[in-house]
Amino acid sequence: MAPPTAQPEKRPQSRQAARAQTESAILTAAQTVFAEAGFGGATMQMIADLAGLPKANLHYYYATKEDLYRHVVQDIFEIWLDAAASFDHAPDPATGIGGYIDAKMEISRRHPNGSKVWASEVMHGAPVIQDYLESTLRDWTDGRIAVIQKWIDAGQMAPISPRHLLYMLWATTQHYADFGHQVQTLNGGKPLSKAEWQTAKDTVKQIILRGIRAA
Amino acid sequence: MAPPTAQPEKRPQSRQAARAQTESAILTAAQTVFAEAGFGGATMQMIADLAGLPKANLHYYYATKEDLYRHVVQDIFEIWLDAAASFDHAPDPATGIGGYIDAKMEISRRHPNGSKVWASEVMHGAPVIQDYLESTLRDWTDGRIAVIQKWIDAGQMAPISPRHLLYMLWATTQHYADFGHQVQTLNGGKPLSKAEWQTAKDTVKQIILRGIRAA
DNA sequence: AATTTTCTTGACCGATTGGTCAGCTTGTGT
DNA sequence: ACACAAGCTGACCAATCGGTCAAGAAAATT
Repeated sequence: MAPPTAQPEKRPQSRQAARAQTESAILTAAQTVFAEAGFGGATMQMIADLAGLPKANLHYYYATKEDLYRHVVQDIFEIWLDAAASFDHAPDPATGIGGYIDAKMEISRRHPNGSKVWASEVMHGAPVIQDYLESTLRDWTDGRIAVIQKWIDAGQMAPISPRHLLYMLWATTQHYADFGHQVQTLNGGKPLSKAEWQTAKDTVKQIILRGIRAA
Repeated sequence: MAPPTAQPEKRPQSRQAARAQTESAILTAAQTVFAEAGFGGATMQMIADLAGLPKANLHYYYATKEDLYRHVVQDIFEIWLDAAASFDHAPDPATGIGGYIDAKMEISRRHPNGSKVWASEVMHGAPVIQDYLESTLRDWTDGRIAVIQKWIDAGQMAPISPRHLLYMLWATTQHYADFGHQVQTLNGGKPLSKAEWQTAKDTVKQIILRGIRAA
């Protein structure tokens, strides 16, 4: 599954800092393994090896595999929600939605494994974070729909369905993480270069912003 | 995992027809279980139960779990490629791409489990169908890029990146299958009605077709 | 009717998994 | 220095998994 990545950094340090560091190493390794193998395909041994720890040690910090998985998913969810900052307080659709696309594309580029774990979780019926979908995500979505609707009512953009516009934004931006392997294969097997990422961003923004602007 | 669905239809029939029927029942059950649990989370026993057959019988038709999985993925891949029919021989972008969106949205509606299995496979690095990505899918993609480029050169649409436009089309249409659970949750827990599906289709088509039309 | 082939199945097996635990080491407070 | 708590780990276990197999049932062929 790859060589261990954890650089123990054997310095004397406070117990609290060491704990936080170990937990973080476990979460990072778990995110990678869950993304590559799925929840069912991942094993605690794989995660332990990648984190450079004995398996029994994982169970000292996280009682069960499901407990560890839940923490990974929740971490992603928070990153995911934070991307909305540029969405609010925007004077117009081009700024707000354009900024949101930039933010979400950047997350796809920097946290592809997190995005994959989230996608996997939802695809399998969200057994772990169903309550988040029904509370936090629903509220978040309703709020953004209201913002978009306000723009529409003010004549700043075309009268399309705000809800399905949001779905399009999620789908297009997360595609570059979730289907990153496919994108890379169709890119000659090489990861997207910086310029190619920029082209992706620009294309997505151009099509969507032109697609929603007032007639 | 749900009650068995296989209706044996105990009629005297040719051996060949019975075999085809059994294989189809297994594939359908497998598609559902793989979509719901992932490859690692799925068990042959789950598939057998859903198909209404003893587990040992599955191994008579499909030697291994991986063999069965491969057949499921290949079936989806073919349906997936067939959706391109309306893409070719189209006189203009609106007809060709609009028709492609319709076809792919219809697949998401009718074969959500297939789409999920495909997504899962790609997300985990395409361990089984990597060769398809590198041959069939790459050729298919290059061909469609050429068509789009031709439209651009003829001034029939805006000069955007054909490749990333394709990614957008895949992402937006497959989102309604792969993230169907999330869409349903945000729809008050109820599946999209016929009218809501139509709104989804119309919104996707409107935004993209307006987004790519010649300035 | 006899025989061969295809299909079906319960019982079984080695391997792997998530999780446990007793005992050890290391750090902390007094 | 001492005692206690926190952190760590190899060895182990019950449960489950994919897959096998021998023996029988059902159909096709002769």
